[in-house]
Amino acid sequence: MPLAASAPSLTASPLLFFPRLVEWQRRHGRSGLPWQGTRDPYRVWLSEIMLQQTQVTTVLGYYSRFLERFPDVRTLAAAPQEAVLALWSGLGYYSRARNLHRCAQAVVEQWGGAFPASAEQLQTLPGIGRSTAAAIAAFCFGERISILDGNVKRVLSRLLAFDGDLATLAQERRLWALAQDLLPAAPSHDEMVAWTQGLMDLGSSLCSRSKPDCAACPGTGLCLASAQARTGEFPVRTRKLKRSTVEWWWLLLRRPDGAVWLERRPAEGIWAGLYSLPTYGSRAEGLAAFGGEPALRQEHETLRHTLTHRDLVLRPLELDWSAALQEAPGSACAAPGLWVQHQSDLDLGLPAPLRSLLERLLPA
DNA sequence: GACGCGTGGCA
DNA sequence: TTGCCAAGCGT
Repeated sequence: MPLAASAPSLTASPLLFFPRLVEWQRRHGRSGLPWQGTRDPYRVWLSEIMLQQTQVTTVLGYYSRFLERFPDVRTLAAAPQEAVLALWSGLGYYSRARNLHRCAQAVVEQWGGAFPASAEQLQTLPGIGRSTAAAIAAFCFGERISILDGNVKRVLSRLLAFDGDLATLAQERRLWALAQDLLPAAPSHDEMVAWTQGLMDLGSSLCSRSKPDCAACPGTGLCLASAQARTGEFPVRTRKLKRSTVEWWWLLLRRPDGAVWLERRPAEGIWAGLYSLPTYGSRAEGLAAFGGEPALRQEHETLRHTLTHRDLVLRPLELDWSAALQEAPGSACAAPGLWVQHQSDLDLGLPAPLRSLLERLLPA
């Protein structure tokens, strides 16, 4: 490598990173993932949405099943939202699934069933933000445009010793502009694919958060943070997560045949649109809704479930449901719902802890 | 601009 | 245990 490793310049040297990373990706990057090796915008889009804030190993279990059920954008657009949520169940961030569904309908109705071919147009669609639009445009259309996800923020902030606070939008925009500046004037489609994939591959392997392997990195000699032994200082991000605890009482209404009543959650908030158990903020409130203490059959073990910003304490109360009272609890809950009797009835959008609970309680 | 939104992995 | 983070977006 004819490279001056001693005094990397802020202006010229970073441009050498592009060919280095492209070459590294082709030799050492990930290949063979189910969504790689295609330029079909539908498949790339689906993978990008699933991979938002979600690790590759988690997505692997969902992607193929989803494609099998919804092989193209028209099939997805024509499906009921519930069917989409059912296949998304357990993947989290369910607004992604709702927006995915809306996006498919927009592609069919506004674009004749073909995804638009530029990042600018892609970004107008529901659930497709700046980074996802760039990823689809780069992978599928070879557009000269940069992504900026968590991996890229780490890689580039180290490469450039960028010390702006990425908790602020202004600094994020600065880094985005720098990312765009790293691109050559006229990259080929194949180069844009390798570069985009390479940024993510590098960030998820060598350029890891805690122990980056700088010796093996294609940025050796270019990376300012590495040269200054300051990789631990980047990226800078001051935002702190504050998490609060919420206590929910879950009612397990049991029919004599063992079936359990589920109701659909509201369209906004936690687990929006998913099926769950009737939920109350206190024990007394929950019991009062369905016959009080006499109906109480069992207090189940308390469950704890952590969301991004909430620690949920879930207290399931099992109540006898007397069919003599009403045909379905829905009228009492003022919510649409259904009875589930067997594990095979759980082909529904369910929160992860509830699926786990029901799989223990219901017979196969 | 800051916060709400799931789940699982890891140090 | 606890906190942080992962192919972010919408509001």
